[in-house]
Amino acid sequence: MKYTIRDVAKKAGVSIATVSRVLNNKDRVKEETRQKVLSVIEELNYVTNFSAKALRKNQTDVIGAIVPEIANSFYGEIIQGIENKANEYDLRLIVCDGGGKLEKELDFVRFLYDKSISGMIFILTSLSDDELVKIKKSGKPIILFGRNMQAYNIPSITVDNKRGAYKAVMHLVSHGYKKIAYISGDEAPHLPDRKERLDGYRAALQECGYEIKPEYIAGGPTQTISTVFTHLMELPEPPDAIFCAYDELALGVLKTAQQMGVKIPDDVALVGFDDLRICQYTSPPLTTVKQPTYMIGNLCCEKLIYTLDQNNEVPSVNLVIPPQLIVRESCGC
Amino acid sequence: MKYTIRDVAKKAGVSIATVSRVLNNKDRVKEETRQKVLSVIEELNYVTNFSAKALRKNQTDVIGAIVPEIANSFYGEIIQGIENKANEYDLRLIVCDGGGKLEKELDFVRFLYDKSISGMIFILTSLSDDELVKIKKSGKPIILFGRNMQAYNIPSITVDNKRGAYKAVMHLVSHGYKKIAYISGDEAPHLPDRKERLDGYRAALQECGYEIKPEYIAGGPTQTISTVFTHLMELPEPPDAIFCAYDELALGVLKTAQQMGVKIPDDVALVGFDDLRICQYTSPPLTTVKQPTYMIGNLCCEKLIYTLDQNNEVPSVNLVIPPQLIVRESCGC
DNA sequence: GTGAAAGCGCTAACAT
DNA sequence: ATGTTAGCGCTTTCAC
Repeated sequence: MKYTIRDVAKKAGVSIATVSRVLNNKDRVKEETRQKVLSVIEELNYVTNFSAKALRKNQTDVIGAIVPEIANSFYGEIIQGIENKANEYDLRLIVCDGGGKLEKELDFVRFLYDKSISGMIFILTSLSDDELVKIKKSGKPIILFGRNMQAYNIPSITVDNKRGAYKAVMHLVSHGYKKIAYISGDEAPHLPDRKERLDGYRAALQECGYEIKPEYIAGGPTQTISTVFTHLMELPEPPDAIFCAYDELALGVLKTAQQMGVKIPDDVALVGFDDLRICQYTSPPLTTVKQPTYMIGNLCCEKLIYTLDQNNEVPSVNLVIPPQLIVRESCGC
Repeated sequence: MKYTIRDVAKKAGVSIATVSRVLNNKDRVKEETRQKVLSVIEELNYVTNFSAKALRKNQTDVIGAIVPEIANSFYGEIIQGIENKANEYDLRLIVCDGGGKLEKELDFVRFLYDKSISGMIFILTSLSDDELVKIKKSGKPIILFGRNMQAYNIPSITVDNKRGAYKAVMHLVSHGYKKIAYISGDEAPHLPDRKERLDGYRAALQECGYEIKPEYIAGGPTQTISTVFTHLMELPEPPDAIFCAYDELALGVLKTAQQMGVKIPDDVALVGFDDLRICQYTSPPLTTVKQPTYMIGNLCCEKLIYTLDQNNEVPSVNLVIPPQLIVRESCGC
């Protein structure tokens, strides 16, 4: 049985307006009537119809988040951060697994965004700046993680990739490594991560007066990790350390190295980027630059809620999060 | 600018009823008018207001799913399976991270379920049978994973835990291991997994005529994995193989063993249960019993959608999924 | 094949 | 302090 506000009103002997009042406790209601209404609500087990409420108020308590891959714990942790924060504010979260496909993301935006959701969070989206601006213009607040959109007046959060890479390489240098290679993996043209991390790598070497050898910068989009790694180790002067643009690359290197009988960190040191959960369990455990995923999710959601509250009239700044070097054993330090 | 069906009607020179007709293409509309309306919709960039639609039709196109921990890739993969399937049917998914806490789950049920969602999926819920039955009675379809609720007429999906454990232990036995221990980890009183896996372990040993030694069945709720493992290895007759009730336990054993200088699989073989993503990256890679997470998510969602379509008039059966032994290196076979 | 009109359940003026 | 009422945008009879 589904009761409406009308049923409650009749049974409590008041008008529906009064019921609505106690439900939303905005206007004041006589304590006596309030109690009466409350008891009837309890008795009938009445629950508000949120579609009706949403229609009337023209806003819902649902937000959306698009991630490239939910099953990846990196994104799972971000989602968790978003969801937990959303719950604090009685907001619900619709998740969208973009699968890294632009078309799928666009579908979500079309189907979901114009729907009754209050706002949306984009995690490492494939959408172009233009598309994002268009969405933003369509009215509802959006938050981005992974791209600085301050120039477009869209609030965003980024991790200081350059600094993270710099720290990683510096750590290697300070422990005596002199021939440090960089594996970049596949490119994501719309995302600045790779480039920034490469910049950090370069900056560190430069600062130390080390030569930046082109043959030490490896890993195009089409090559497998094992080819890249093998190639690197077969160089006349193989590197004594490798910095990978992201952990999955490092994981691949770890595996290949093991198969080839190359010892890590004894033969080559290895450092990754992201700090996936797996990193603590590999052998050796992987030294890496941590992106604080849960916190990132939290912050994205907080920013969105803030924008929601402020009715979108907020200066849209980019928040940059400092990365943290997690030293484990793969760097041999 | 937000246009309504009314705007479209006016601009197209038809009634709102007609617009609704072409929108839902149920009743037939003259091809000419349909085209006209369609073009106006396109031109105005009209999108339906889903709150209104939901209110009117008294049903939404969103479903909910409760999992213990989104950030865990095991659940992440299930969520992904649910989400992907839902999208095929133009359904959206609200995720709820229960954090393993009963109270939080209950909150979701209260806050979410009675709301405008069409149905709900419970993944390894902490809710009691009674609570589940009550929810089911309240009208909307629910699906369970991890507990057989057929007796209560609630459709559910389970993995054949006993058979999985049996397979794992049998594999160990067939490769010559004779002293096989079982680590059960913390108990989840409402979930039958642990018990079933223990049963499988027992059944296998029994079938082989091996003695079931109480001291080989280890791991209460309060002990850390390292204590349990150490204790096991200090037994007058330490086991030559360990079967863990779930992968995280095995991961812990792996770590402890490494710290203690115990070689796996040379000193003790190790087998887990679940097949977390991490398992392929550990060293040695972990032999384990796979629960097909993505498929589980898919099936849960499919079952829910089916129930939705059939208006809940379906015999509620339990579907049991056969587990699969994934042989890697930790068992030394 | 198309239009008019009656609500779905709720909130928010506006009355009283 | 409480009641009356007008919609929010849509689907769906029921006429024509």
